[in-house]
Amino acid sequence: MVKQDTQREQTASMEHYLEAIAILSAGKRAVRVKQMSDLLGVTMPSVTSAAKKLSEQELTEHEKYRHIKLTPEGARVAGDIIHRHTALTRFFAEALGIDQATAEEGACKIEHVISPLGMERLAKFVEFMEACPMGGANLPGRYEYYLEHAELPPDCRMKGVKTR
Amino acid sequence: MVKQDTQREQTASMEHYLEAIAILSAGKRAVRVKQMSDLLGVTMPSVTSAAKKLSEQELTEHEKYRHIKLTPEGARVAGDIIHRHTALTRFFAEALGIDQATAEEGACKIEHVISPLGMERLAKFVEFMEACPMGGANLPGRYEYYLEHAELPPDCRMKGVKTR
DNA sequence: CATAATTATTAGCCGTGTCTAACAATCAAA
DNA sequence: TTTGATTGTTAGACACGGCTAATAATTATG
Repeated sequence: MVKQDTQREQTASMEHYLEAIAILSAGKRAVRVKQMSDLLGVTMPSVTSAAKKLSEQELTEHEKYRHIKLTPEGARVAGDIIHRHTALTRFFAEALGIDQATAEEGACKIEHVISPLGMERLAKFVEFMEACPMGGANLPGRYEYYLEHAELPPDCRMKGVKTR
Repeated sequence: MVKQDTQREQTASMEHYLEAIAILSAGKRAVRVKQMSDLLGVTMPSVTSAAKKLSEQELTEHEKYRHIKLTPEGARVAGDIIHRHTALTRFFAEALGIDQATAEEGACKIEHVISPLGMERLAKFVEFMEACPMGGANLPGRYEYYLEHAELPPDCRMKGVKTR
């Protein structure tokens, strides 16, 4: 059973298109070129050409003048991208205290360049922050205090809490 | 006093070149095209052409067949990039527990796409983590425990530490 | 159902950033 | 100081990903 190197690495651009298809096809079955061009802020020809490339890689199917849809493989890849997007957005919003919209924006840029390891660790970090009742649930709160007052919050100055 | 929009936004590529010049000229005065092509893993013509573009923007000076150097403005821009690089590397290494080399690699990708706000917050976050004796100095430790054991460390299960 | 409005495609251009091949300058060493 | 090795530049090709203009298919409507 030869495991061939499928060599399916995408450019940031192609990932972006793939993601858009996944997002727009949530619910509906049909993704129109127009919808994509509107969402992504590019022209329709750009979408057409991206769809062509993705279809050559069998990540999408696109009948001419008709709608675009993901193949199972395409859905898998897109799912992965969206997963990155979500985790990054959470990190920016929940850990760094950046507003949702700006957090999304940031995630959009970084989701295409971050390494698998970086991604995994970042996700785990957010998880940890939220799960740990001490460093966790309150860390964002304390961090916000720090952001606002430019000094450590009172409870951080508390002594005697040994942690190892 | 009219503040004109200097419109000096660089592409990831150009930032990368700029950064390399700054790094290589630390100490020495001369940066050779060869050094840059070696460091960046591109061919010499690529460096020449980048240098030309940067010189047109007055970020570098490049006498033909001679060395390349930063203008004061170029040094400023490069400094900013390096600053981003450093902060990101610290975040990956110190907060996420990624080894130095891999952390650098990750930083290299992200430093060119992260927003000023994201950058600022991230830097503050690292600062905070290190400064706060509770959530701080020990958070990385607890996080590492979490990474290794896939569950919260003992001291995170401690109750009664109110933080607000 | 004919035609207007909308949506999609094709063709072709452009800027960026890379490369190779060929040539030119500089440097080092005999 | 001449010449070979090294370094640097120029010219030209190419992939990518965007755009506009022209054309074609689809859809909506009167």
